[in-house]
Amino acid sequence: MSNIVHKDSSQRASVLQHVSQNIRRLRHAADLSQSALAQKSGVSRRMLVAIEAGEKNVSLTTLDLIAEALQVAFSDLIKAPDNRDPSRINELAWTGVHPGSKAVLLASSAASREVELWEWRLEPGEVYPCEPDADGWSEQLFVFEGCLTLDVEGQKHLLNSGEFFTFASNRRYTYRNDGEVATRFVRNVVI
Amino acid sequence: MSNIVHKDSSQRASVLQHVSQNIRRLRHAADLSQSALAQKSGVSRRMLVAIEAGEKNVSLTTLDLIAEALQVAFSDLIKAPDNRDPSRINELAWTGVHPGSKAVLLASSAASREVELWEWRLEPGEVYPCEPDADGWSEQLFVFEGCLTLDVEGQKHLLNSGEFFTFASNRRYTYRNDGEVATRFVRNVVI
DNA sequence: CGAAAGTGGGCAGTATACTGCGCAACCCCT
DNA sequence: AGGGGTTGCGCAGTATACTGCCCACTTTCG
Repeated sequence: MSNIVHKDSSQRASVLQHVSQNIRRLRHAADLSQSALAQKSGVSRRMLVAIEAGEKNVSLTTLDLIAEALQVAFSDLIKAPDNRDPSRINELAWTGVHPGSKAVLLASSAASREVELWEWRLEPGEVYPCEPDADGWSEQLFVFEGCLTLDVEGQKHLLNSGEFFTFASNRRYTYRNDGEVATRFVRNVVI
Repeated sequence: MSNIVHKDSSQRASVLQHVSQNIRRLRHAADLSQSALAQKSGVSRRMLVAIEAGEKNVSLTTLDLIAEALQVAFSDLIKAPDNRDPSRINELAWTGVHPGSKAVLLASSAASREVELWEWRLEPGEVYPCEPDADGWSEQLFVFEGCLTLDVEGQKHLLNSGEFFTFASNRRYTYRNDGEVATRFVRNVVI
């Protein structure tokens, strides 16, 4: 008689809950049949059926084969469907009793690892060229003094005091102060 | 004789490359021995050894058990290890050719889910009392105009323009403008 | 010097992930 | 009717994830 305690498959990890739906959804989005995905990924169709039915505890390599065949990131297969409300952005979340008192949500990111808050100051004429970050990184800028010229791969964005901008930083970009007074801004680096 | 084609375990998915390092790093960060993590997670120590050695193709449930025991998000286990330097805080990361041009890293958080960037403005006399957030949430404040009085469970912090503060927001706290001009600040909400 | 804690790995046994095959059910065509 | 595409599932077989138990090695501590 065995005294091995086995995991209860009836209470699967929440991660698994989403995998089956994600794969099916992405497979349909790629306009692939189970057979086609099986051939493309190297995973047997029989296994795909089981996975989409939520019957099997997939391994990382198998899931990664599927991710590659679907041409999506691994994390896309395991993450919960995004139910955040994007409409809150730029909402006037709060106003105080004194007119002028307010709180505004500028940006909201689904971050996975890290947030960095930076204070920057650029004297007139100053230029700072940035190398591209790795995929997944993004930046949120808020200018509170002067004027910032942001150049993302040739695309220029002029940010005046009080203005805000967010962009994916896996491209070559440049900060520049074309104004005549110092530019000061807050820089949020996020992944 | 079998005609089954098996996956070549020598060219593991890139996802697997990081799992072992991540688990080991996070286990040490949680100050847990292999035995302790084994007991806490329900995964055998023998398996943890194999995983940390990169010898096994982990299943999702097993990985999720480990993630729960380490109290981190599942995706944290499969992402590329973080090679950023935590000692960079408050370092003058960059100075430009014009004196005064500078970039300073104010804060860096290991975030697991979400970041929100807020712009706030408080007129003189304005008060905003906040309910405690759930455990794990923290805030980063940067005042760029006026003066902010932050009260965290009776502990008061006076933040002048250009000053910065970070705190865990799972306690009762209050924003107040005790000055005579409007207070404006950026608020980073992070988990 | 020993004791205790942490780690790495061999080994046998069990559960299961994964495979190919074959069949049934259901479309949508002509 | 009948053929081609898609899907769900039962079955047998193989590979392997995962287990518990063992021992060996190292480090730390008294």
